[in-house]
Amino acid sequence: MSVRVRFAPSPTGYVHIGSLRTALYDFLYAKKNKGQYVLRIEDTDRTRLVEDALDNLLEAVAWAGVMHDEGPVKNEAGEMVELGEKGPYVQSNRLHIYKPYVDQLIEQGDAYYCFCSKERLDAVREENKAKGIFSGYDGHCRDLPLEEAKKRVEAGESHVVRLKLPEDKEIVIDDMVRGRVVMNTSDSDDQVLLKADGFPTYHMAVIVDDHLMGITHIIRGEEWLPSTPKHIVLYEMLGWEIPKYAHLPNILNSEKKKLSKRHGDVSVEDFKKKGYLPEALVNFLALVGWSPEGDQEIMTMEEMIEKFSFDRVSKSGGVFDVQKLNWMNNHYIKEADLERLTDMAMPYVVEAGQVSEAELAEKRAWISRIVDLSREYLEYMSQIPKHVALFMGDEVVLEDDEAKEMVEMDHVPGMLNVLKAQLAELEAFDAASVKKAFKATQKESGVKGKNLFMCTRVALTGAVHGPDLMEIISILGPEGAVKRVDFTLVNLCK
RNA sequence: GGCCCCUUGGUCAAGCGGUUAAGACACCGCCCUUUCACGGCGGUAACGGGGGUUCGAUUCCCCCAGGGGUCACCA
Repeated sequence: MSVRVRFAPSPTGYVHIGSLRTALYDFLYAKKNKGQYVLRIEDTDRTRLVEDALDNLLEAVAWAGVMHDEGPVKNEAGEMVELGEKGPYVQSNRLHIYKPYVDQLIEQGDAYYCFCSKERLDAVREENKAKGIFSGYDGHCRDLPLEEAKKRVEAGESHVVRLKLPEDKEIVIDDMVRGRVVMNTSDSDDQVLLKADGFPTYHMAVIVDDHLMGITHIIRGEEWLPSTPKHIVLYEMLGWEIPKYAHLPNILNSEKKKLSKRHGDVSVEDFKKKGYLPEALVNFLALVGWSPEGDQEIMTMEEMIEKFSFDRVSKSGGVFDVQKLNWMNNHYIKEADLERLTDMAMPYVVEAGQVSEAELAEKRAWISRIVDLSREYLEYMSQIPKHVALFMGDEVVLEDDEAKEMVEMDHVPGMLNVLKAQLAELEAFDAASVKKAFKATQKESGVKGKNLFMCTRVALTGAVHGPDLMEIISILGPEGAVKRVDFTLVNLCK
């Protein structure tokens, strides 16, 4: 039977980095096994509906290159349509599907109506908590005669439907990453399957949908492990085949806690906005929790598909190390197509006010040169304005004391004047030509090495660090370079 | 607190009874570069603790400790 996996997020308005990794593993596993990867939207919680969340989610996964074979997509006209034969893929459009199964469970005696009020439930929970015992539902309505319960339902009394969990039954989960995990039903309570508003809970909906959609492998975060026994019990009650499970370790922050919105960037959108390349983010994410055989770390999606297996997914949580992400993103930036990088850079320089909307076309080539020159240093594209700033204006601001010392050395004014003259004689102003001017300056002034290059660097940029000097001068151009030299001569030299 | 999961350098991680315990990021040196980087080379740094099993445990078993997850009419 062919492998069918699903990624089933609830539309919260942003895509957590951990969700992306789950989606990625789904995708890799499906592709590796020539199966299908389906996207299903779990939006049964009406109180948490978020505007545009689905659009946003689709955009994020498309950006990351983790595309589903079935599920909602946008067509060319921008309308929401669905791929695949097993839809609808949005749970709120499947409401009519769940009810018959809930009824079946009730008739079988595997589920029951519950009329307990929220207040009673809270009170019971409080009381149990105080006693320090398991704080689940106390089974108050569990043994109401079905006929009586039905009458109350017909009379319009508010109710939910609960799973009648078998008592003290051992449930064995054969997990693809954790191996054999044994739990007992007595550690869970009678889960609500159908809410008072008629919507199914997650637990009911997943079971029905996964079965109806022919899902063979359930890949999800480890936070689901404790509720898996309930799911297995439901499969058994309904007489359905139990899928294989893979519970993934969490992605942690530097405090080893589950990565959360409160601690910096956690959503795919955050990283996209900062100017990370999707292939870098995905490559990095794949490696938090999984490692391929051998020590290759930089991989294309195709290579990851080729190498992926759950045998090599780790059981323990992994810290999300931004430093390593940055290193990897820089690696991809160095290899990326310059036009693509320039496209990415433009919005940031516009936002920084370095280029106006009107000069977009005119300044593009200039920005492109700066991007190319700076890519060795760029960790992510939103850092580009910092590098563009180096080329803005005719004044020089000293970065630190080290720079001050450099530019105040006695030989600097003389040397700078010679360089100015040499630059003026140049016919071309590319980096190689500029280098010639330096050679000539060295000969004429007798200044060389650090005293020549570093001092000039500071005189032109105010900093002791930065990209290749020849290129800087070339991009500055004859006029720009001379203006800065003059400024330094007048204002900064001794 | 109950239940479950996890535990190799600062971080990601290889390892699946016998290894000088890989590799990567970060950090520190050196080399290259008449500047700055890139790059190359090298270095510091780890099996949570205690019992077993075994000729031999990082690897297998048990206990402890620590960390995490979960206990909703949220997913």
